[in-house]
Amino acid sequence: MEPHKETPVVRRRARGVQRIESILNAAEAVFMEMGYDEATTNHIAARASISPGSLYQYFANKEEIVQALAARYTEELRLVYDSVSSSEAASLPLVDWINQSIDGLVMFQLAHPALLLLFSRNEPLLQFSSAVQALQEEVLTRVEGGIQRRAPHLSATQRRLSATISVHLFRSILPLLHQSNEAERDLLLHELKTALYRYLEPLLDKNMNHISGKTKGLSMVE
Amino acid sequence: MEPHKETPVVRRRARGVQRIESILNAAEAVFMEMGYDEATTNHIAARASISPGSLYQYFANKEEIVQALAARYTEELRLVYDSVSSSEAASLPLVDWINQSIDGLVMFQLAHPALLLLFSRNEPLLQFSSAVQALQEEVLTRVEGGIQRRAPHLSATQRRLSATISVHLFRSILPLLHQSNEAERDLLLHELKTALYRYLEPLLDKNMNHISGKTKGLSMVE
DNA sequence: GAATTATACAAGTAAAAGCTCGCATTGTCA
DNA sequence: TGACAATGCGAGCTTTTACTTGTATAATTC
Repeated sequence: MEPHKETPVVRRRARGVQRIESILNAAEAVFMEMGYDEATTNHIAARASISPGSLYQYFANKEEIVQALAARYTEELRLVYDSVSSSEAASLPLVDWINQSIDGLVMFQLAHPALLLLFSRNEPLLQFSSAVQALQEEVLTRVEGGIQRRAPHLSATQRRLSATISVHLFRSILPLLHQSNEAERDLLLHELKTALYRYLEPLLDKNMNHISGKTKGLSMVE
Repeated sequence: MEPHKETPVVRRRARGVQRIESILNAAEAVFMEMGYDEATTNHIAARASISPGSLYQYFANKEEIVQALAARYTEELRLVYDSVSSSEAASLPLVDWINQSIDGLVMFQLAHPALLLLFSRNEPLLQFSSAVQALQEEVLTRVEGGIQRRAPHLSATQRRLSATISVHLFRSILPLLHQSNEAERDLLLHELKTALYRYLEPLLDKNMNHISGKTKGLSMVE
């Protein structure tokens, strides 16, 4: 993956590649300690035990660091996604699908607290950086796929809507996980799974026949 | 009791009170245009058509402006809260309670886009400012109260858990509303209400669920 | 070995943004 | 009216921070 710019091609040496990794690690640590805005490039450089000048040899600006970090996350998260949308996962009952997906994603999140920052940076009128946007879109698409496999009769609109609600519900709980001890975390996660199940279950094919009885008064908005 | 010099009592004049309001209005506008970090105090002052110096006569720093804004929101939101947790609302069927609450809160949010900013500023390890924290806590408590009325058998833990999930689900959808047109908004809101209903309905004490408004003197609670 | 390129540094720059200061004006009260 | 407090201003101070620059060293290629 070389930068395709008209500027001189930089042929990284082993040390350079290593440096990039260590900068990203430092950035991850500093971001999750101080947040994106408070994290200065000098802080990141210091954490990586290099000079500011060295940092700027590998990244043109602060934004590029976030981009690279998001790209790295995207790559690592693909493993989790694959387990969620694999052919085996596709045939799992909804309960188990939810269970495995949430557990996998939560484990990843707990291991990479800075991921939350990238996800939840929503400055109005300021569009997300492209890599982060791609990350968000990918999660949504995967969930949509899982829903489609289990409820193929749904319209594309409804599918996307359901995936959107599900993803946002999940994401909204993430910040709480970091402020909780293990017991509270387990409670929260169980409740999150319950909410997701109750929301998604009525969408499933086999249940389409009797949901009207269960949710009869639900024509709340037309 | 001798008067202390170190506590400068400022007796605001009518003009001053007006200025404070106009500064808050300006801050609200600027915040929702550029986000909290990009919004400079000079921007806010300019928007309010006053000098930076004048701004700093009323607010010691940028943070205090946010505090005051949050306080103002808290006050205005209390009206919405009251309609949600009033005695009439308490006897409403769950569907209608959800409907009214969401509609009320969403209407407020759409009228005050900057509220979202205060809500969703989650810098890790950096605790929210006290006024914003109070705002969040108040919403949670009101929802908790509504749940308790409808499901008095729930444990305090479960009640708080359910309220937490509900509030976070609601909040996670708010940012989407501002990027949507009216049709998409309606779809989203309907879906949000559906999710909330499906999640909360199983918690209900079924006896209370079918109370039809006019039953007076029948109190199974308290 | 020579030329070239990548790596490394740290002092330094420029601009931005929060905030201050001195001073002038307006309003209030005795 | 005179004293005092509140209001108002805007140039500019201070600090911060993203980023640069000049130079020196290590690695790769010929």
